[in-house]
Amino acid sequence: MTAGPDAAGLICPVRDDGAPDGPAQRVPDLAAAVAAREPSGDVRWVWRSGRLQYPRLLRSGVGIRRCHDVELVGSLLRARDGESLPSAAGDGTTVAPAESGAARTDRPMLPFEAGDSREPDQAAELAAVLTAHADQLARIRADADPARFGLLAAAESAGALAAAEMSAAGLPWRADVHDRLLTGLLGPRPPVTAGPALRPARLSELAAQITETLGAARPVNPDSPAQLLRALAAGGVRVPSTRSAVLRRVDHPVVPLLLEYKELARLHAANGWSWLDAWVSGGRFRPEYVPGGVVSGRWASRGGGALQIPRLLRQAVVADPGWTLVVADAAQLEPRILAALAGDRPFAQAAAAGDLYQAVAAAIGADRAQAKVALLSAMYGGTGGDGGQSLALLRRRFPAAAAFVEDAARAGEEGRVVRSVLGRTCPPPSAAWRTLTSEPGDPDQARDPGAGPAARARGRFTRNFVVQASAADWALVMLALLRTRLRAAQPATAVPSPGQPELVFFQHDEVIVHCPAAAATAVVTAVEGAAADATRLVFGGTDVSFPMTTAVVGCYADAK
DNA sequence: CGGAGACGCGCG
DNA sequence: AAAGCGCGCGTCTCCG
Repeated sequence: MTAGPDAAGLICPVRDDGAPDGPAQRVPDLAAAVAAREPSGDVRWVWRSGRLQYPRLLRSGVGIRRCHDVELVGSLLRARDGESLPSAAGDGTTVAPAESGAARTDRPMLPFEAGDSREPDQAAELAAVLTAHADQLARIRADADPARFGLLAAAESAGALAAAEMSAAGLPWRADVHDRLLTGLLGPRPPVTAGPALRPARLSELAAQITETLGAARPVNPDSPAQLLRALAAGGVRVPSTRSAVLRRVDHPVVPLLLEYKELARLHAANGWSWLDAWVSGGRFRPEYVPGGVVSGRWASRGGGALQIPRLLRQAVVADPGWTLVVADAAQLEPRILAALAGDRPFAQAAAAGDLYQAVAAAIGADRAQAKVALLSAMYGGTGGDGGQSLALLRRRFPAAAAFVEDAARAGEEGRVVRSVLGRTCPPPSAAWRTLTSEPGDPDQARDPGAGPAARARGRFTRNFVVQASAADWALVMLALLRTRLRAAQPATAVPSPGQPELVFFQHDEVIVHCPAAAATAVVTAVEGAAADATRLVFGGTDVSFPMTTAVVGCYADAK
């Protein structure tokens, strides 16, 4: 389907191989046409971008069950096939664009991205979507593991639907609770002025005490790291930076004042009253999610910092009267993912049930905290300090798991790409990285001193990528399956369906469903079913279990 | 004046 | 205790 500037649109039936199955049809009311077709049979809508196109359907009260998102799937395929991305993240350097036909078929659609007011040529857009879709289906079929890559494409597309639906639903947010919290910690809200926000009373008080304690002649602005660093040095406190972690190790009366200031200033700047004004309305926080926004497949968000809500503010997330929140997170997801990925039998045994860190601790003869640190070091490439010894034990007891991440690290250091379990591919190294790490042609010439650190940095990235991206695969499949389970009992198109459970939040390995209190048990069952199905689809017959920790609560803060 | 980058810190 | 990975975003600061 394609949408025009008004309510009208174009629809064309498509066969399983992507070929048109009849002429395109102009419909005067696209939402109505979608709503009419959705209940009849197993419809999968093909469109350019759910992120851009679905919100409008939702505003018309129409939801869909399945889609193929040409932009998201195109991005997966381009990464797989080593083609440059149109808007590469990071340093902007990409490999040379591959001059394949597939890349060109994507190009005609770009003008519609501009969102300009010209009447778009809908027929041309529809043709471009059809061509790109058929091409993508062929490329998925040609994958070394078409079932897994097809699952990834389906989950990525479904994720875009879930994201738009969650934005539309919003996370229940009690502005009054949030405001009381701010007032209690910072003092009353300062008057709103045209200029920069005024400092609340408690922050002014702390700033004055900091200036006084340091014996500074002029007021110190703790928001300025440079100024603060100078004032600390003048007061006899020599630190490399003004980070909280650094300050915490210093014994000086100014430290507790600074730590409190930093914490409160952060709350005020990031999630204070102006955040409340900008992002919360009608009792809901409505962030915009960006599916596929992170190279690992995790979602990003735009505006409102949806994926960085401080734990303190979970108090403001309260279910509506008579409703409840089902908060579910995948316990110790990443180490379990590693266990399943590596097919490490002893490690899989440790991850078969219960507390993975405790089981690993028993296996290597360490305590739980040491086991956790050692595992995180293995996945992130940390050198470990104290964890070094536990890390060595880990290698001995779980050689397959250790080899798996070390192979990934070596691939990264050598400039190769790595893939997630479902086939999401990490970006290739930048041209700058290749130049930096290449061996000089002249053997007498010294290698760039930055070459080693750069290679190791990329090794840490690829080492982590295989785990983080595979965890994102699993979580995305779980989310898509949960969405389907929650919708199964509902009318096919009414969105929102009054009185029905709604997904309202997704944060990497955690979901929140807002539902009538009476539905909570069924939702918990749906969550567990979705996790079990995701495990089977993504990993087949693994021994590793992926337990969900679920809490049925009135307030998010009570979930853990 | 706006843009870019460093810094710092919230989340997983 | 922090680090090793991935992000978004606010403030400060410098630069053109």
